[in-house]
Amino acid sequence: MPRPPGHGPGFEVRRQKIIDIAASLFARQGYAATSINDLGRAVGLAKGALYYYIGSKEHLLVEIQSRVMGPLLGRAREIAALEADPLLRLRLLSESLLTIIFRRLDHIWVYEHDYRSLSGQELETLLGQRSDFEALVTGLLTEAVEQGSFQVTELRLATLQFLNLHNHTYQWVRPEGQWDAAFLSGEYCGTLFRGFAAPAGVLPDVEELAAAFKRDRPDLPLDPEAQWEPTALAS
Amino acid sequence: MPRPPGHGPGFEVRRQKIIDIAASLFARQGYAATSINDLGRAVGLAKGALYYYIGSKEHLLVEIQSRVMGPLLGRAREIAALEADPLLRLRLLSESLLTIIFRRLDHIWVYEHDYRSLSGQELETLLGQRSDFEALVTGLLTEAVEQGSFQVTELRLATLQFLNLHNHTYQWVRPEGQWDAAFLSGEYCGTLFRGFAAPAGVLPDVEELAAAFKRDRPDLPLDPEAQWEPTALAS
Amino acid sequence: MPRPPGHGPGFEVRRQKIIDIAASLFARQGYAATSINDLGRAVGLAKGALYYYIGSKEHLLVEIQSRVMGPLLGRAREIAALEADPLLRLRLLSESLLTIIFRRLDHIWVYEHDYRSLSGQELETLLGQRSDFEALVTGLLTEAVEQGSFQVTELRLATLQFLNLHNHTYQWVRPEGQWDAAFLSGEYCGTLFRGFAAPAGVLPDVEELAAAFKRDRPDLPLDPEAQWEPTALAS
Amino acid sequence: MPRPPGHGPGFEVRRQKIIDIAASLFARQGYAATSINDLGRAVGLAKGALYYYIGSKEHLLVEIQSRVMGPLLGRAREIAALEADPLLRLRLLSESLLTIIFRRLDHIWVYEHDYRSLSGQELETLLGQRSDFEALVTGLLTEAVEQGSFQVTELRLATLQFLNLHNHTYQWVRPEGQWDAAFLSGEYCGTLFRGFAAPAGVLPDVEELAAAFKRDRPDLPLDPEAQWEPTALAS
DNA sequence: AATGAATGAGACTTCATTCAT
DNA sequence: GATGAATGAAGTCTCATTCAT
Repeated sequence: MPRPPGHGPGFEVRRQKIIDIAASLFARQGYAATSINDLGRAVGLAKGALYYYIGSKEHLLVEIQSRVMGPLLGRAREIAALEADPLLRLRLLSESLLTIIFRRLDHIWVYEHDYRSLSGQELETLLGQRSDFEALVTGLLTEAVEQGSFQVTELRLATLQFLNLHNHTYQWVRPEGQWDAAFLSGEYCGTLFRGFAAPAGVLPDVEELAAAFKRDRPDLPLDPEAQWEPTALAS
Repeated sequence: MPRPPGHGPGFEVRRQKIIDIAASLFARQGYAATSINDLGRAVGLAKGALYYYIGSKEHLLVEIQSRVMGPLLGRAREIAALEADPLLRLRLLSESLLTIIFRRLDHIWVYEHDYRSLSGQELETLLGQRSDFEALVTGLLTEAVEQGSFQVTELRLATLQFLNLHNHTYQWVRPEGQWDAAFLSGEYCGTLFRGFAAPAGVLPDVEELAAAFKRDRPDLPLDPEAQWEPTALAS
Repeated sequence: MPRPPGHGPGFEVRRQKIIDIAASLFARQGYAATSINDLGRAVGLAKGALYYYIGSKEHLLVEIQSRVMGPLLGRAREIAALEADPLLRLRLLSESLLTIIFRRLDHIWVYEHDYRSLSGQELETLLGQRSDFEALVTGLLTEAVEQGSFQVTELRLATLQFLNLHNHTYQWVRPEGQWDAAFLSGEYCGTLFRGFAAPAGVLPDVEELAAAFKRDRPDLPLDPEAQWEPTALAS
Repeated sequence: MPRPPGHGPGFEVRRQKIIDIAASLFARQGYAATSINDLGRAVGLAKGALYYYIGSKEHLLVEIQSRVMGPLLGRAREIAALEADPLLRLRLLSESLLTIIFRRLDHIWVYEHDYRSLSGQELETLLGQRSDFEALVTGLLTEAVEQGSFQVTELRLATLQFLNLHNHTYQWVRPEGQWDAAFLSGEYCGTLFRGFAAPAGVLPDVEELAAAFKRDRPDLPLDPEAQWEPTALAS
């Protein structure tokens, strides 16, 4: 979305500031619930002037999304391309991801919640980037399996576990809290790597216990919506 | 929210069907982006008749949320109260949670994405329920630590890892896919339980490698937004 | 608005009760702000049944209006036709009017506030009745002037004073209060009759004082919206 | 209800014009029966632009009410505070009240008919102003009684008579008619002041005649809804 | 006699966007 | 660069009325 030529030197600076504020508002109230008026008030600019900078409301969304995905994907590619133990590269990639979640928490909120407000073309680009990032993770996990560090059978599922653990963090993390991105990355990778390593005999066999439970206690189904003890209801 | 007295026998049936459809639309397009007209078209009912059943748009949201949280919390409390190994109970609770995610995927979408659209009282109730569920998980993890099964230092963080792993599943899971709730639960708990058990020496010391990397490669900062090699930019 | 033949014996009784309740609701909340649902709830009948009795919402208004105007006009004509001192007849007519205001306070509220909601034909009937009532008052005042009891110059204005004094009563009167219709009628007629009798020299000449005031105090105009002391604003 | 900062010079002018037109429409059709669309058509502005000026429909009502009550109460207080015969002050206050009724007839219609449509806070303010105005009248009447000009026993009732006589005027007055506010004020005050002066023996004793009538003519009850000659109805 | 269900017009209000100045 | 004013579509919700049962 090229701007007409002949912008003053402050144009881009101010534009970035507006996107910052928009991200913060969208994160707090949601994209749909934030009006251009709200944004104008927060920026200190009338509606007309706002449009001079932003083009359209949806365009703001695009900018916010790419602010996150652009740098992240760039750095992730660099990390994945390093010549190093895949476990280290996963660990670095994890910290990279968490770092941007910490730094751009409001962007991530918008990214996660309102990407469906995007139109066809923009949405495709975004989904492509997501998919590229996933592929990087899968690649590293594959290398780890091949070198014997991990013993996972379903690579796709391992990837998803990695992503679940990291991507849901934005829901509760507080950047000024007690934990920083490096610490969290260490913890997450610790859990995942030990979990994926799967040395025999570490656990009592929970799976067997679970199977037994389901067999022996039909009165307490795991499905939260199932009826309890249907026999008691028979007349 | 009781309806005025005197409703025909089909009322509740149809009402439930409308909520079903609403959940599906909200999940696909988002709560804010779905209009009552959309819903009417999907249900095959004029606007007026819709309101006869639903009361208000926000009330639909409440119903959808409580359809998920009510049964889940009820079953989770039963499971947590069982006399059994805390690991087993965690495993059962995990499957219970995943079961409802599979069954009510669209409800979960709405639940995760649009709870911010709730008004004060309803929002408080919902957040209270979330918090109750978290407390159950923390309790079980505590028991597991006390009996020596886990060696986690930060219980709060362990809880959050459990929740991250499960709760983000709705983002990609497909109920009719190759994996079911029981399998996923086994995998998740496998990873987590082995990860939390933390037997010494399982991993090469990734943390040390990471620390070394950060020291030796300042040209490749983990922060995706950091500038590369700033010296090269100096004029 | 004839009802279809073949109504049970209770029909008219119930119909009257519904109109009673409607009048009470309309008076309290206003005609436009009272829904048929409200009425149904107050009556204890579903909407469908309500329409069986009332025909339409506007028809309720007509019934309420005619309940007031019919009897009042009838009685007023009888009183005006009596062979008696016109002052006595005015006094009796006054009490008659106040009696119905006390008894049917809610009907009067509706009558005074919502007659504009009537359609053409009904509205004309109503205005005709109002005008008939006014003519009776004017007639009696004329007789009083002719027999020398009153010394009013503008008969029309005397009529309007009579009506103002009585008709505005509904705005503040409370039927269960300390005053009843007979007492109020005595007071009103006392004031009016003494006022209309106009014996010379009863008052200091207030009109002269008022004229002097207007002349001498241009800085305090009686018009509430006029500017104060315009000279002070001159530059 | 301050508008966001930065309105052009024409804003307030146009806003006042819109309120003028709204008052005229509300007076003619009633507040509830006048839609924002109606207003837009009358003003020559689309709905959206209307809201740019008015804030809300109810806010229009508030503005209309305060346009009347603000100036009136201000001027009334000044008049009541004058050092002058209380009869003169009553006469001036009367003319002041009638002047605004003449000038702002449509505002008065709205004021008298639709104040019930106001919400809690605004309604309280309005009722408070009404009550303040009444208190001024009562105060002047009290002074008149104390100096021997009036012989009323019920001050509250005298106040209400004053208000009835004046406030109901809006129902029939036509500003461009033969009478102006000053004339009407003279007539009203003439009637009231002579009526309240109550010199003995001015009237034949109408009250005695009325009592006799009620005693002697049970067949012609003053209650318009009473049955005639109930004996004839006995079976 | 009565009901629950359905309709569709219309109510108030918000909002992204445009444009003359 | 910036503003205030204007638009018109669309949103949520209410309501008088009808009708099959």
